[in-house]
Amino acid sequence: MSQHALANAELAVMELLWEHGRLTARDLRERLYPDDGKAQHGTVQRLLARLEEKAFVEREREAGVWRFSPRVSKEQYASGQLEALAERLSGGSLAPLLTHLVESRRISREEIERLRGVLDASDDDSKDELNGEGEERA
Amino acid sequence: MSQHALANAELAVMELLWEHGRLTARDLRERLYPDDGKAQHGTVQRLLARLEEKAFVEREREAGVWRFSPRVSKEQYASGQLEALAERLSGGSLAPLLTHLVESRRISREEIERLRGVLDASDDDSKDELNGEGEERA
DNA sequence: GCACAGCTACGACAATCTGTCGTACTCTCG
DNA sequence: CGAGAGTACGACAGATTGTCGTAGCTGTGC
Repeated sequence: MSQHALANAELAVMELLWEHGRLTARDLRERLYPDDGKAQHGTVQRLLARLEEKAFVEREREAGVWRFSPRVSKEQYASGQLEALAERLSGGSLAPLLTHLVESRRISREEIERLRGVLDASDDDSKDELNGEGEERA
Repeated sequence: MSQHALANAELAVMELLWEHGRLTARDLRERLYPDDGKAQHGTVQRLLARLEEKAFVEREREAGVWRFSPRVSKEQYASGQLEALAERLSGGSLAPLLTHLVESRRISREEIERLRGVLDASDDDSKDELNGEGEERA
């Protein structure tokens, strides 16, 4: 079952972290709640704390402030969710999920070509040997 | 965003409905809670009512009892969830979700072939023209 | 070495959602 | 009509989420 699913506000934080790499709680607050200057400190703090509990982010002390960064890449999260979905609905196989989409033409020709490309990429075994992305476990 | 995600107990009911087609609340209760004979009537009833609210099942009166059947096929639900996931995480495109899985080799060669098959099936445009599955919208 | 501003931890909440019951009302059949 | 099965629905407890408020800690500038 891979991993927890993230709730909206949590995902919003992760999106920012995925995009910028390392941010402080303050950076996050300013981007998440541009207007409201008063509260929300606590909210972001809480969100971050829970994300850390779930092992989605890690923090390091820097210049007297915590700086947070993703511990799980967007790709890892996305695939994890995809796996979880397959697990939950079709015994772990992805094919059934895709089948209906393709048959009912809810998926464009371009997307199909794109997917084919992804699949074909797995043929040249030479690649991603050096993929330094780190471990993939959830 | 396609459709609601189903919670565990709800999904369990749907699985049964997908497998057997049309069942009464009693059938469901007997399969879902084989032991406990006393309560649970209400539970199943509630589950069914909520599933109906969400338009996942429909009921028809038969021999003085309601008989429930799926209004959304397992395939529709699965694809819907897949679409929702893509929507949420990669602007609607599936390729990114799959990419990491393939690159990190978390997906078997067999599965890849299976997926390729699904994709290829979309090439002969003759098929599924008469796909009477009905509308797909959430 | 101190005070103040900013940062952090954490308890508390309200709103939802889920799974569960209990109960009271309504059929259907004999 | 009466009994028993079936049904609707209000009520709950437990979780999860998103929000704050507050009290405590830290680091900097004077």
